[in-house]
Amino acid sequence: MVDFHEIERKWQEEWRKSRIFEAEPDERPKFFITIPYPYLNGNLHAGHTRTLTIGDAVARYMRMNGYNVLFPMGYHVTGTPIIGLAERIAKKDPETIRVYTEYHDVPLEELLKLDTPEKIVEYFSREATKALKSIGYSIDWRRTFTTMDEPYQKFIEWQYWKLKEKGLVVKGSHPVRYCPNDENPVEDHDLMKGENATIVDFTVIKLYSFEENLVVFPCATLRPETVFGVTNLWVNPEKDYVVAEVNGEKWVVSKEAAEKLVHQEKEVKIIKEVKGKDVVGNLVVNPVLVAMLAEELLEFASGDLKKLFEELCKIKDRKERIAKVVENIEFIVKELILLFKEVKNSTLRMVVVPILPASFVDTDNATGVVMSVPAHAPYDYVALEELKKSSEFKELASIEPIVLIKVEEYAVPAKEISEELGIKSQNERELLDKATKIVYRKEFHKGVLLDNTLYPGMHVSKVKDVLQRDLIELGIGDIFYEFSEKPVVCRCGAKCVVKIVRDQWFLNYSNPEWKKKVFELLDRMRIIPDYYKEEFRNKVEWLKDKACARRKGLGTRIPWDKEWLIESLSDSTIYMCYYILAKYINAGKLKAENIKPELLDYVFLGKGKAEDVAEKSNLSKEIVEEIRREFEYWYPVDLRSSGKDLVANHLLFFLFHHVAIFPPELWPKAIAVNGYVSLEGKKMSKSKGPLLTMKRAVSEFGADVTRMYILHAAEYDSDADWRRKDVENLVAHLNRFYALMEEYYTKDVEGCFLDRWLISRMQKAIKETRKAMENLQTRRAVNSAFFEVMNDVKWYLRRGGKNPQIIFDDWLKLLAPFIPHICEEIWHKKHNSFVSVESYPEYDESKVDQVAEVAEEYIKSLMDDIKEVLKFVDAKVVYIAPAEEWKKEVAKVALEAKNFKEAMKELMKDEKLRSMGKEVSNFVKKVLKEKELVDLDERKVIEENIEFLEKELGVKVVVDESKVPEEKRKSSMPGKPAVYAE
RNA sequence: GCGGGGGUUGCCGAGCCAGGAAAAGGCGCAGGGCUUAAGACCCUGUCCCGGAGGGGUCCGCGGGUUCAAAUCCCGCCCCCCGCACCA
Repeated sequence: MVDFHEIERKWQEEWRKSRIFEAEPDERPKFFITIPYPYLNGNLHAGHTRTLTIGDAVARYMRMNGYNVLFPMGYHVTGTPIIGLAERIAKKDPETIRVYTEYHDVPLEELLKLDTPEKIVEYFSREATKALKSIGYSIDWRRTFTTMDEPYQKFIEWQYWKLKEKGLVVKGSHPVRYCPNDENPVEDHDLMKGENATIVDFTVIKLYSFEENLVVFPCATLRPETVFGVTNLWVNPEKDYVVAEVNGEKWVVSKEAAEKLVHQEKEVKIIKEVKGKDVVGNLVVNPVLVAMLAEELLEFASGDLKKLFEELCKIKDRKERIAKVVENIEFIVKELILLFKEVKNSTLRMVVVPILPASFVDTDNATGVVMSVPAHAPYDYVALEELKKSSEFKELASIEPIVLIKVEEYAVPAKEISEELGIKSQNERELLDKATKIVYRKEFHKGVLLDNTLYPGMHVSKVKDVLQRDLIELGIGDIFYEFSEKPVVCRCGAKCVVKIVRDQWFLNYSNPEWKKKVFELLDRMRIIPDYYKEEFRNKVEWLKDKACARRKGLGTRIPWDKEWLIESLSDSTIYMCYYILAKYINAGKLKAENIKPELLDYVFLGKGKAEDVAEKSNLSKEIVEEIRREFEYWYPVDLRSSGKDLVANHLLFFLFHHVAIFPPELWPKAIAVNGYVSLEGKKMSKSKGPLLTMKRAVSEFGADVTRMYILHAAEYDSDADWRRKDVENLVAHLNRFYALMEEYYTKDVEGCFLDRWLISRMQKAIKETRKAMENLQTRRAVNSAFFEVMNDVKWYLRRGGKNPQIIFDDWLKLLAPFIPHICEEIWHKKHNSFVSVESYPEYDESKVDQVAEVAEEYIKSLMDDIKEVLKFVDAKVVYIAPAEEWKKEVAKVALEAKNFKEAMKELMKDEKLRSMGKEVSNFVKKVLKEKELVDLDERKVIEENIEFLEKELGVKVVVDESKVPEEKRKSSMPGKPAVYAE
């Protein structure tokens, strides 16, 4: 057993001393690779290890291919989790202590000291650096930083001023999860219950009643289009409601809703408390339908009301007509209700509807007042049917459903589906939910709005946003934010609510101009694997404005509004260019006070004159110019390699901000995405465990083992599984590799006929490995560079080869990006240079010896054939007869064709051959793959290897046509001699 | 629901875009070798049948195209991931 740890430490130290990974601009082509900096609320783990190791392998590969490679690393610390962690450690939260001692491997006494964010950052950045060094990444350590560094904050400020100037940071408000008890927004980890709850926006539609003055019944719905089919309202008769003044209007809502509204930018003054049943029986007017049905209503109106309706009828635009109704709402409501009491005809019944009791109404959901649309909502239909049977509400409930959506299969969907499922009562919740789902699905995807709506012909899937906006514009709509799941409970035990945060700063990602540029960038950049390009396009499409300001957390303040901190994903978008500054900052050549906007304008955007900038920032002209030159040399980013979890957020912002700040020639060139790492099949979790830290993996198995395992465990976005057993297996593999190298590497070459074969095989491995690396397929690369070559070497030795070392130099170089320490150690047994900066092996066609390869294949397949025969015959001698000459001639003819397809096409014209398509294809494929086969002197090859065959097979082997019976000889083919055993 | 990715022989997992070998590789299992022995290592086998290198069946399900389908086309079923302001 070799002590890999010692080797690893040794070469890490040598690399450091020789500074081979410190990147300075020079005349070589450059390659700038970046990995998203890790967030330091814990130790680096196997997930980081995967992304970083892929990055390092690529960095090393490109370096060996003659590129000047810059591979830097920083640390992300802004945001709230570190603060939360510090608080929990200070409180000695037992779960936190368990996870951090057990999984993050922080010694208890150390952990307890980490009671402030600063100490946490200090500790974990030190640990991270140790871990990254111990695994041997080729990072330029002079460029590291954390996002709380003062110069970094200057850089972020500059960036936000730029965005502001371009109008890309705008003000707005948005809903957040909020704890009324703590008076604070609630983070995920501060939740006791309801982690999966999302915030949904109910459309509130106002229907109006009248007593003394106007009373608003704000109905909450997720389907605003159903306002055209309202037949009544529902309230829960047993629950508490309030009459309250809400932003100057008199509203009736549930007691819970009144409390929630306070957080949603509403001024709420409670006038009185009532029970649901107190408002049952009230009549309300649906202003939307009043407008829609103005012509018919005109017939029944008289006096001023008639005049008003005459005016309404003149307005052809339905939306304008609604506006007119709203303008006169109080008068209309009052009059229509009076009219309704006298004339109960079907038209009036549609615009003046009763409030009815329903037990299914949840007063803790939105306003607690809902519209009833029996044609399209099974709950409504069933509840109404029930009421029709009760004596008390028979009269009021005798209502016909109003259909407003056309779907293929149903006339009155809610009715038909409820009947199909045999639902009798509104208490059959499970069935009703099922029915609702069916109706919703059908209508949402295939439903089209009918003529009795504002948008006839529009698809239901499109209408929600449009209508919500219209209703709000008209003053009869509103939004009520509610959780999708309940309850949502804060750690403090209080129920969370949705709160609207006002005057928040937003990144205006919905800006079409901005998006257009991102699409341009996507078109020209490489995304690996390629199907993620489509994914990215969809996400760009979907991205809306993002709140980029916070009240709480670590970070940089918004420079023009210091109340706010810049949100932590929003300060991590173009920081790759900061690595250029970081080198000067760490060297003491650049200080926070030097970093003026003018300097950054000059360095990053080429604006201004060096002299002016130098004076302004109190630096020498030379250094200003040097930084600018260095930036120009390294930028743009050539590859950003990342875990797939960052696709829908960070990587997207990375693209958006680059196109916003930089000219097209500085836009990133490529993004690569990789999958997660699980632990013995279990998902890892930073905050709950299980977790394997990078440090532990390396100290237990070694850097090279860890690297190679993780590179080989999975490809692209598929997930890798860390299995101890497999890792231990790999340790054994690498030990064997090392032993093999030690045995042969420095030995003299004796010369052996098989050498050409081994060298030829090596060329294939080089070609394969290079191809895999160009596509960032590390699994494939490791497979061909290590396992396949290893198998060839084994075969070579088994065949009696004496000089495997003839390929060892190439082999070491081939493997250096993956297992650099072991390669370096062995390499130095013969060389004084670093293999890490040697040239990567080139595929050399002239070294490919197809004849030698075909001959080996021939021997292998002959062995298989003989073994197959020996399975059935207990023989002492095997006679072999190569195919007759004329058969070779036929094969040659087949070979005239350019390729397999051509050959097959030609041959398949023959009726007879067609019936044997499979056999023919097999043969042609074989011959084409190994063209040399037809020219192979089979007799000679066998005779040269007779000793080997006899040893392997344990029988005597003789090439003698005369001993092979005629019927056996018939079946021989070039490459497949007849065999006879006796 | 929308969007993206999948379903391969005991398991993991290549192959699919560019149709052509029961289908790479690994794990597991079985036999043999090496060993005092175990482990490691090296061979061999691992869908079914077969006393001659052969035959049969096979890649989620059902159709189709073709001399030939895991691969192409159509329909269906199932699984994973994202849907946000959180890193």
